[in-house]
Amino acid sequence: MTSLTQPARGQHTKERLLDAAETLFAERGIKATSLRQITARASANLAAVNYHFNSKEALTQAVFTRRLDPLNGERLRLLGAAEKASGDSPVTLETTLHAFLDPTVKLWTEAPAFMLLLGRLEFEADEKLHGFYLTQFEEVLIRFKAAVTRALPDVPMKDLFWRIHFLLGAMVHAVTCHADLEWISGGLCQTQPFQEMVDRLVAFGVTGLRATPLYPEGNR
Amino acid sequence: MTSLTQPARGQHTKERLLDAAETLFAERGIKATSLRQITARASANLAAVNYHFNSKEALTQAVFTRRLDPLNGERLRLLGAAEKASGDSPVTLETTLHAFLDPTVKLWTEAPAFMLLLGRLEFEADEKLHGFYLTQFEEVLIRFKAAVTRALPDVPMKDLFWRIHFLLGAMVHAVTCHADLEWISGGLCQTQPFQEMVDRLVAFGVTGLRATPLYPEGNR
DNA sequence: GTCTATAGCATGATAGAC
DNA sequence: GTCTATCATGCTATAGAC
Repeated sequence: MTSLTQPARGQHTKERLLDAAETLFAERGIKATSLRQITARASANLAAVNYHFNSKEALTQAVFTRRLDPLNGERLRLLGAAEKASGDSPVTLETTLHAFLDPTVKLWTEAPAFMLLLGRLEFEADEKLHGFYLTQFEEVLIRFKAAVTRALPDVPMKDLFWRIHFLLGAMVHAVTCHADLEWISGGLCQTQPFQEMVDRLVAFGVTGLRATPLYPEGNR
Repeated sequence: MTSLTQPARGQHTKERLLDAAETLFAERGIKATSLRQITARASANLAAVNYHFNSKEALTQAVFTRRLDPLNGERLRLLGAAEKASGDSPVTLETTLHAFLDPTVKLWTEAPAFMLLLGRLEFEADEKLHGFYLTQFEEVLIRFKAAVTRALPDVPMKDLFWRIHFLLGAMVHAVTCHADLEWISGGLCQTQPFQEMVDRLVAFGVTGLRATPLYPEGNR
């Protein structure tokens, strides 16, 4: 098994370019990374990017699909399995959150640079890339939306969306800003190993999602 | 009162440059914004940036201090007033969170572009700017850390830090990614006016921070 | 204080030899 | 598939007229 974040000698140039681009995009941003930096890190020639991908934009999209396809596939597979196992009764909120988070943690362990890049994407992406990114999550959104709604039938949809939005923010922030946590806590909290963070995230999310609605009508 | 986000004729060139830089930095990132774009938007000459600020880097720092000084000053003032008012008993968690969030919302209303920029900063900043940014929050961190600890004496520090970290993530995400919320909710949730979002954020935060500790020992 | 003009450099992309 | 060489463009920063 070769490393997923650092270029290795044996890999094909195309793979090495993807690895190098992923790492550099995560470290310094997409626009701020030049093709020269990418090809240098991949031990490839400057012209290789345009030979293998035609453009920097196409390389960027390839960096994302390579990881997002398996990630979202696994999320849907886990949720589907849980739904099958629970029969007519709804899947619990904890199981649903884990179906979403566990594949994330797996990817996080295997390719930490990519998770960082995902966190950055909201700001890095131009209109085109952002649209492409949203379509990658379309099915996941529909399926998990339905599952959470079924797990929490008494919480109005509007409250749920707000809370899910906050929870996603907590997740993204946790992934991208470990350094800040360590700074804030004066070193007391560590983000390695990941499992503790995930446990805490799930607990935080379950508590937040389960709270009684803020406005009685639920649709202020 | 002139607009705080769009260049106006009457303002001095230096102010117009700050306004233009703030807006463009928020929209497309610091590194991705050129001096040509800034001076064009400010209706100023390309050389004006280097005349008034010496460099793009100094202009960037000025964009931040202009907003952060009053913001953090007001946060400290509100917390100090609440502590004075409550005498020997600790300030409640709600009051503490509001002392932090209310000035944020005020700034958000007056200069939405800057809040967006703040959310981006984690990824935009190089080592130098990031260090500068952290020092701007040093006193706020100390004071609010102490206030939250006093408000929740039974929650272990470690749990508190984790939860505050998650809550900060929810805040930043809420500020920066309205479009995503509207997309996820299919238009059901709107981030305007801000007050509803703040109410929900505080409720979400209070619930999350108050939860019983995840690990009995509190220091797994 | 504001302008034009330009130096000096890095970028994305391509042409064409091997 | 990989290389060198190069083009056109855009960048920050500066010099010097007004």
